[in-house]
Amino acid sequence: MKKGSATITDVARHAGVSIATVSRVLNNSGVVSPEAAEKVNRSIKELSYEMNALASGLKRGKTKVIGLIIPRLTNVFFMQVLEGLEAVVSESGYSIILSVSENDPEKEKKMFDKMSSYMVDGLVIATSTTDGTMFNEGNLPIVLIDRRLKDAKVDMVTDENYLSSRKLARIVIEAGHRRVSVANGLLPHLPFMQERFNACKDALEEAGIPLEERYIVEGKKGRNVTLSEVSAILAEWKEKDIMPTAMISLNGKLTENIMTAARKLGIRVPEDLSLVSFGQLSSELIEPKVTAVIQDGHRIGRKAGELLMAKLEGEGRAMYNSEVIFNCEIEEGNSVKKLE
Amino acid sequence: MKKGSATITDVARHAGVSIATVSRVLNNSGVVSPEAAEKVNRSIKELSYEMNALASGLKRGKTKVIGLIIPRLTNVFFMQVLEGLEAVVSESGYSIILSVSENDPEKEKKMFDKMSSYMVDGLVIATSTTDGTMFNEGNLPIVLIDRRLKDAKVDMVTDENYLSSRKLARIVIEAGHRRVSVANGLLPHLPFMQERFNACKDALEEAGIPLEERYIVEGKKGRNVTLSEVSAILAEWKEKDIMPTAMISLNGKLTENIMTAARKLGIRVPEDLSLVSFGQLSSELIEPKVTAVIQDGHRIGRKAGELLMAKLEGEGRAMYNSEVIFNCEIEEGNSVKKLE
DNA sequence: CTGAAAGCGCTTACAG
DNA sequence: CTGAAAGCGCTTACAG
Repeated sequence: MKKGSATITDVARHAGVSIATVSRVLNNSGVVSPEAAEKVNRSIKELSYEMNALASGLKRGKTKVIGLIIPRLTNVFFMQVLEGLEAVVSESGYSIILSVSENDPEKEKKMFDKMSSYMVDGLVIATSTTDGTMFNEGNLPIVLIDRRLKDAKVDMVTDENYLSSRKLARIVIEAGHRRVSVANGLLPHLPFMQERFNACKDALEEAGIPLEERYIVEGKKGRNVTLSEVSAILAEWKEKDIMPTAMISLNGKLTENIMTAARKLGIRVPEDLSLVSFGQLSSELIEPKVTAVIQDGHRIGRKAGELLMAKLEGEGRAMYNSEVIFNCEIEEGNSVKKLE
Repeated sequence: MKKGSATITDVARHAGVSIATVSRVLNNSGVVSPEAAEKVNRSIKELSYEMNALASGLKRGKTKVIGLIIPRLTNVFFMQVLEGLEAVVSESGYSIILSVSENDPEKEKKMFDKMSSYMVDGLVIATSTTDGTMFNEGNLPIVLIDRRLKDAKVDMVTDENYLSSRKLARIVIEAGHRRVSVANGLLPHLPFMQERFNACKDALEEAGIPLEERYIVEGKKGRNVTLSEVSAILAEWKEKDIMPTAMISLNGKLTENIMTAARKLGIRVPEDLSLVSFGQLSSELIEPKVTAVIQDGHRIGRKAGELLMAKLEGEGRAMYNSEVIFNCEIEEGNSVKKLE
């Protein structure tokens, strides 16, 4: 018998019962005589029957699948999110269907629609949208991660951005730096990045250090600042002899690009340029160890999974429109030089 | 109107046609009068109708979903695979459903069954099984990646292991090393790891260097060698003064563990211990740069996707039981010390 | 305890 | 060009 071809009808016929009875033993629902159950189970084995999840899902209205939409795959943070989420939901028998939005709000919208057309039971999104209302229609449980949105009436699990960024800036300021660059990276228009950026700006201004326009590094429309762009900027600063003494990088990937560019240009960290980062680097083996706000993606992924499972599986009362905001630790490295 | 609640029947009623007609315009199949099509399209818009992919999939027997089963998530290589695969299949409108097997053959089997119960149109697996026959039943297109299996009658996309590993060993040997450790890592019983291991062993023996038992480092049952295990081993070697002069690590994660452990123990690479790796490290910023066989996960993911798309979408003749074996480059670093 | 039947939302011969 | 109807593989009142 070819695998996967047996249906509930085949099993019923083979066991000499109705499909209703087969369905009951499959789902442990209703009451079935031990003898019938026995026969059915034997038939299931013999035909190596596997229930069709599509048919079942269509009828029940639930599929045991969770959708995940993230902007990027090659990013430690989102990998951790995926891993944490996977660990939690697979525990309860859920699978994950994955889409990569590339920080493109239109793609994200399409993926969102596609996933609901697959009748996922829940959705986890690191959104690139600024308009949260699109998540308010329908009754699909949604968890927004990493990026909060004001007008979205859904659960959110994010890291605290403002205070951590402020602390990061303070470290640089207290080390005596006055010429400071803030590398804002991708998505400077999204709230979560604005929080990080504003925190730095505020901290600098409070210390009497206006943030100069030429020291603001930003990517173009949804793209991170590429290695060659960073290189060009650093090279220009070096050439014109206006190199800042410190840089605050607002995402981990960008931090690595800055380090790579600096290394190529013979700019030493921290001797020639101090560097701090929101978000850790991809390996702990990287020297010098960069002082950084550590983002724990596992924690976020797990939490998102738990919120979803509470709604989908929980007996008790689930939370609605909850906002979980994690505080992040700063791990001190040796990437900041004390100036005097 | 609540989102996602409109069905084909609602659209038909709203447009004043039959559901058959709606279905025809949805799928561009059959013939529909321009007027009818117009009415239907307007109704679709107004009701913000989204086709139910489950119902459609159930009826058609295809879902536009590809399954992916990988052993781990936190692994650059598999991330690249996922990314490459995603890029290729999303191009043709396919989504990916993902499962993590943790190198556990039983879990893998369950996930395999679950995915076929979701009626995925194709499956990509980095298998932890040694028995490939389980993939031969049924008519689901399957691509095995990273790990080849003798008796599986499916497509396979892998990296060439033996020759690359041999070259790696030769580099160490030609640098004059005679006390060499081979860190086999996880899954020493799987063919792909045996190929790597045997290549090293063969190369060493041909050079008159028998591989000593105490210099073989292996993980326990499907787990990689952990950082603390590596540390313990290195510490013991150091203590007993039997430190090898070079190590060949057969996977990238393990290489990083070795470097971290060495750093903690004050063992310098390459001064005290030369190191080469099958599989690159997670960042190019890591110093010293380790001489390594570079595994291109993107290439493998893309190729797997292309093979699948050729079968599922291709007009022409797709390949069957094809074996794609990529040759890998070795990138020379400065992690090997010349001995005299 | 069990089965016949309706229905989940679609697609697709078939007849007109 | 169009619609009524059967059917994809399930679940679940309902009647017995």
